Amino acid sequence: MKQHKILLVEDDANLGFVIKDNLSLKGYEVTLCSDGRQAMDNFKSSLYQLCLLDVMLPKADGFAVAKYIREYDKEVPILFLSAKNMTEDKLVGFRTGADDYITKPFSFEELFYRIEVFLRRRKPLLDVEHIVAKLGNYVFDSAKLTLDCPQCSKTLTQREALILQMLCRHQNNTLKREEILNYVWGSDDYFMGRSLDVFISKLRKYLQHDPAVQIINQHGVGFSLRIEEKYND
Amino acid sequence: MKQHKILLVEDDANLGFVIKDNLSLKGYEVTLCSDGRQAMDNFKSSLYQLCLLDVMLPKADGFAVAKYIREYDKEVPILFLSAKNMTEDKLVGFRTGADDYITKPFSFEELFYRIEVFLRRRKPLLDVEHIVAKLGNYVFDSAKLTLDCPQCSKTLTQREALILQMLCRHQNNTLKREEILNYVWGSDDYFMGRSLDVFISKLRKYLQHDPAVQIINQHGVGFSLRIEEKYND
DNA sequence: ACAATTGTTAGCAAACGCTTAACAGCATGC
DNA sequence: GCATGCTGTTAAGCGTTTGCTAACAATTGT
Repeated sequence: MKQHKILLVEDDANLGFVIKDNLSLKGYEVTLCSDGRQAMDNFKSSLYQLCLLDVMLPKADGFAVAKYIREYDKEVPILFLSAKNMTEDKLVGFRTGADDYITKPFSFEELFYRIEVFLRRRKPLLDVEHIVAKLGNYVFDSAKLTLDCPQCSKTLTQREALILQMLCRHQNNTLKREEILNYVWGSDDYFMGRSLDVFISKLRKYLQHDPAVQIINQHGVGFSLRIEEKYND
Repeated sequence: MKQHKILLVEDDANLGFVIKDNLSLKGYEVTLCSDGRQAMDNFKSSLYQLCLLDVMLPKADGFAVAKYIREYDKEVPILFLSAKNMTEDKLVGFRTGADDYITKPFSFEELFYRIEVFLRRRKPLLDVEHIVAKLGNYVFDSAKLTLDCPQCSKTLTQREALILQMLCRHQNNTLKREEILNYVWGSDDYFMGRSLDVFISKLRKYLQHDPAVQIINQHGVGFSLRIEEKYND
C-alpha cells in the first residue's frame, strides 16, 4: 500500500519531532518544516496527501501557508493545530480553506483519527490518465499542464505535456521514436519525426534547471527520461 | 438549487431548535429528532447528506446511533456534538466512525464551517449554488448579480454572472472551454465558443479596475481566473 | 409599436502552437 | 579519414484560436 505523505509545519522543535515520530509510527511519511516559508517552498503540487499546520509560525503564519497551498491545490486536506482556542481564530482558519482546526493540547490518538477521516474521504483520482510526477527538483502535473521548480514555473502546451507524460511513464526506459509518434501524432512519418525532435528540444530547455533530469537520446532508437537519484527520499 | 438534508439529533429542546433554526437560515433542510430511537427510525426512511448527533441522548446514545447509521451507510458524514471534552469520549466517537467531534459550547459559525467541510467534499465540482466572492478589490455576488468595487458598481447579466461564478469556483485553475460551454450553454459548437469569447471579453472589461484580478487564457485549453495576492487580510 | 436590454453572429487583427525548413553537429560504418 | 543518415536547435511559415468591436436578432417591458 502506498504510504501517505504528510506535510507537518511546527516551529516548536520538540513538539514537531514528537508529532512526526508518532505519525511515522502510524505509517505515514512525514516531512517536518519549522517555518512558513520553508513550508511553502516544500509544498509541491499534490505530492502531499495532507497538511498539518501550526497557526503561529515564524516567517509566514499558518493561515498564509494555507492560503498559498489552496492556490495550488483545492483538494488536499489542511488541518490546523493551534493553542489558540478563540472562536475568531478558528473561523479565520476555516475561511482560508481549512478542513479541521485542532486545539492544543490534543491526544495523538485524536489527531490520528482526525487525519484518518480526511485521508479516508479523499477522492480517488478522477483521471487515471493524468499524473503528478516529481522529476528531480521539478513537479510535473499533466492535468494542470504545469511544470514547476523552485526557480521557475511554466505551463506547458497540451502536446508538450503529453510527450513529457509519456516519458515519465517510462522513466529510465527508452521509448521508441515510433511509439511516441504513433501515440502522440497517430502516425509516423519524416516530418512528424522532426516535430518530435523540436518538442524534445523544448522540453530539455524547460528541464535545464536541474541537471539530474535529462532526456537522453539513443541513436536510431528513441528517447528516455533519466533521473539521477542523488539524495533519495 | 438542491438543498442539503441534515439529520439533527439533540434532546435539549431549546438547543435543538436554536441549531435547527440557524442551519435552516443557512439553507439546509433540517430534521430534528429528540432521542436516539427516533433518529434511527428517521434515518432509514430518508436520505440525509449529513448527521449531527448529540452524544448524550435518551433511549440510545449518540454512539449507538452512529453505529446504527454506519451499518447502513459508510459514507454519510457524522458529526458529534458534545459537552464532554474528555479524550476518551472523543476517541469512542471517532471509533464508531465519526468524522468530527465538536465540543460545546461552539459558535454557529464554526459549526457551519465544519458542516461545509464535509458537504463540500462530496459535492460535484460544479453546482448551482450562489456565492459571494472577494476578487481583489471587487466583491461579486452571484445571487444579486452585482460586481462592486471602490470605483464602480455594475450589475451583471445572468450569463455573465454564471460564467464568472464558474471561474470563481475554480480560481487559479484552468477551466476547459468545453466544460464552460457544456455547463453554461449545454453544448459545445463553434458559435457558442465565440459567444464565450465575447463574454470573457466583457468580464475582463468589468474587472479592469483591479490589475490583480485577471482572466487568463491558456491557448487551446480554456480560461482561469487568477488573483494575485498582495498583502491584505 | 417602441425602446431597452441581453445574447448571438460576423469580421478583422493579434497571438499562439505546431510544422517545416535550414543548418550545424553527431554517430556510425566504411 | 569521409560519407551518410540521425539528432539538436533556431527561426520562419501557416493555420487555428482568441480578443475585441460592432452589427444583428431575440426578448422584454412600456
